[in-house]
Amino acid sequence: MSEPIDRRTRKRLATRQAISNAATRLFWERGFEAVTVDDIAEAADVGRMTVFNHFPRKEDMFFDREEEGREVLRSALRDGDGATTPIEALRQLAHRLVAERAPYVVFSPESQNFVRTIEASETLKARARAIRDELAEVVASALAETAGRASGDPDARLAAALLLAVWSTAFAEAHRIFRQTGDAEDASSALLGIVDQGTVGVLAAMAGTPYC
Amino acid sequence: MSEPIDRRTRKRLATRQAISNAATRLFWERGFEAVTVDDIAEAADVGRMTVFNHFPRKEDMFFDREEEGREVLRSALRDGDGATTPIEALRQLAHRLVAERAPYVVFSPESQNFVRTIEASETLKARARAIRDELAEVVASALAETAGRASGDPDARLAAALLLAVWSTAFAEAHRIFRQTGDAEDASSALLGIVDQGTVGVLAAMAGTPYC
DNA sequence: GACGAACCTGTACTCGGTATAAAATGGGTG
DNA sequence: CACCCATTTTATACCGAGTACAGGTTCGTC
Repeated sequence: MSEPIDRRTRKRLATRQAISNAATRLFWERGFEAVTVDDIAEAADVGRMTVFNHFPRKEDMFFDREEEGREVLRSALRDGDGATTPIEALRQLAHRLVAERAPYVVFSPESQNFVRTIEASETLKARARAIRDELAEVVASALAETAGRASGDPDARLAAALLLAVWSTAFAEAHRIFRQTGDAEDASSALLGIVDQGTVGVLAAMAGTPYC
Repeated sequence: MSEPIDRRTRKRLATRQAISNAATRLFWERGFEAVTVDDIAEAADVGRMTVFNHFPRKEDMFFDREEEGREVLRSALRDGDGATTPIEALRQLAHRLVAERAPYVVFSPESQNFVRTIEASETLKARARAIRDELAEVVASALAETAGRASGDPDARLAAALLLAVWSTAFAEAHRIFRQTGDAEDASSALLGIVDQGTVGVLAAMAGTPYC
């Protein structure tokens, strides 16, 4: 939103961007494990320590934009119109994201390479699992808050865990289909089909709670 | 089952056991991260390379017995009597494990320390998440097989992901309760309550498939 | 007893990540 | 401009997990 005013932050962000760009390019070319932090530092023309200044872990250069995903989920639950349940709101969010061809739910050669790079690296798979758990925590908190329950509410935790399991299965299956058929439409409809199917289950599990 | 006959395997297993014992003791005393592989090697009175011969990763000394968990799930699904659905069989398995006070579902100071050690280490949490996904894969395969479907069946994958989400939430919540109240009965009943509640949802999601 | 395989071990290396302190850089003030 | 202070960058040195490799020991077998 607000343009960075002083030159200091501008330079800092430029350095960060240079590192991110170099890392992305190298990961794309050689895969994650075959690139060392020294390679990235040299490609970005900065010192090794500077890399770790901006990205505490090597994986953070790959999974930038985590915060965006968190915010999408939070706002979808926060801006519910009150007429629909939060679980239904998340189902509709999935449909909206696919309709808008949002990143992460779009199927293209680039997304395919993204997924393949993750699957080729234990480190990246581990980080992806951790992010999934973090998102479940975000959803659980948001659910509990909108329902006026305490933040550690077990029902909210169960609903969130089920929802993330559904989404993650849907993404995986959709990418599997895209890899085999190359048809983005098939992949999208498979994704939404699994989300819808799973949502039915989540609603059933939450019967009698404020979440459905 | 079969006694190790030759001296060679006996010695190999003894070495492995010595390493495992030393590691377990040190992890218990200092936590996972504060113990180095050199510490373990010295405590077990073996060379450093010998440790890596028996346990490729440091985490493998902590999470021994993975295969047991896999086998419990497999046999519960394999030995279904045909009268109950596989999902119901897994629900009953949870009740049976709690009734039998099986390891991993028993609540005691030891299990509490086990969980606390995991939660204090990012490495162990990452491995725990990976194991959860491996178990989901095992359940998905077993489900598809008993239903006579192809091994990559999306319905089976969704059911397995939901089931593991339920179990993992149930374990976490039960341990949370046990930590607060110290009452193993409370924890056990919370665990089974969440499993039962979640199973309702999984069955609803699987309506119309061979899995319910 | 001799041979070959399996096991144990030391050395040396790579790589991710941390600690620390020193240099460079930019903003603000007199 | 000169000065000072905070931020950023950087080099050096270090730690610990994991790998490659090669020499040495122990055991089963012929």
